Amino acid sequence: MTEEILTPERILEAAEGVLRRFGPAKTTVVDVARVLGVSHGSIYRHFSSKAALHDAVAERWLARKSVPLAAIANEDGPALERLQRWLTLLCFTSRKNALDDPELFATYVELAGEAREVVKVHVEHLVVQITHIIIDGVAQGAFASDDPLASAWAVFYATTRFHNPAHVTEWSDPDINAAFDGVWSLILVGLRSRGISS
Amino acid sequence: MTEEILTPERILEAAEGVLRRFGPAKTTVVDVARVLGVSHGSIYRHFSSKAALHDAVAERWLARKSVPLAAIANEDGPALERLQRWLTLLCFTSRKNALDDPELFATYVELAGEAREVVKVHVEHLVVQITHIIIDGVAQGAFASDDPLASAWAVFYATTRFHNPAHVTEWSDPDINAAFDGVWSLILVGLRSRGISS
DNA sequence: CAAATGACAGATATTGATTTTTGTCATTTT
DNA sequence: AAAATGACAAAAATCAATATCTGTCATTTG
Repeated sequence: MTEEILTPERILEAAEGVLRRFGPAKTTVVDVARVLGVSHGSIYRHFSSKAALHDAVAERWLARKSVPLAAIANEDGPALERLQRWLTLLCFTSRKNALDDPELFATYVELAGEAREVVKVHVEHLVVQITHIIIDGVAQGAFASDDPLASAWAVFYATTRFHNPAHVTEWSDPDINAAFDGVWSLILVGLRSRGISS
Repeated sequence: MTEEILTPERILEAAEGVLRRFGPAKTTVVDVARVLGVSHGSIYRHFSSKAALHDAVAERWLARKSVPLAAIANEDGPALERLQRWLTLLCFTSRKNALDDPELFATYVELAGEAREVVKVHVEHLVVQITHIIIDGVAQGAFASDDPLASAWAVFYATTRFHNPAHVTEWSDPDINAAFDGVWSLILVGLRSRGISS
């Protein structure tokens, strides 16, 4: 049973469990090895460093977060409604995770903070998803944009306060939903019409 | 000469100097007292705690930052151009301060981080300034908004990434200006037309 | 011989003893 | 008597000794 061969996948599973229990500060490579019943040296056969292991855990987490968003991006309904649903899901799930289990959220945020490159790629994936929706919207005549990728970045940045964990302390504000709606309505109108230079 | 009476103003001046030199972590009340040539007990006659002193320094700093913005808000030219100038100034000066003297900027950000209530009031002042510009814009027929205060908050939040010090690490991105322009153009169009519900 | 081990050196973290700082207040100064 | 002082207790920071952890690699295991 426990005699399965040691794979990166099994190590990641164990590492994630230990990290969730103890947090990144208190988790050692030896702890992870102990859970797996191997020596810590064996882990270095699969991950070049503790940081690389943490990066891989962060990557798994971000990839999981991305799945339901990608589903919306790949639908083919009306783009405007999909964009609203996509942004709402992104912001709402971030907030829900943060408020439901603050310690676990802090753990993942800490891992992500160390894994800058992984986060950068994740963000780029998210923006590509927005870009797809905007392209669909332009095709449908719902949006006007001569540069969907630039528009996607603008939408992502404009909603930063609502999905970036740096703003987690603001998410318990009872007016947060009204604040999001205000920004969403700005985006909505901004995307519908072609931008006019000032 | 140095025999002037001890006022809150003189204490703040000295405290700011010491804080700028050594940073909040290394600055003690005794240090500030030494600069003024008084005992540290005297400082507690004017400020109830070290935190209160730090708060007051942060307040001074924020008030100074606010002056040129208030000037734009109180002009009476075309609102759209003023809003653009106001937002650009806010974001540009934040970034300039951060990049020109990162340590000093970090000091002020640290002070502000401890002085949450002071920052809250400052932000409310800024949003009132935006509200004034939007009200002017509505009167001029340049903007459509049935709730200028809510619109002001939306504009402030949509530009968070460009003025909130939590994002200081992103400000050295060479594409930051293009990113800001993208968000500005979303805001611009969003404010011109009355929002249409999704 | 591929996979795993565990002893090891250098780096990092923990601990608890010591020093410094904060904030108070009875006393002194002007 | 209003302002300032400085001795003091409690809280917080520092520091150095100690322990733990990371990452390597020569050796062992299956």
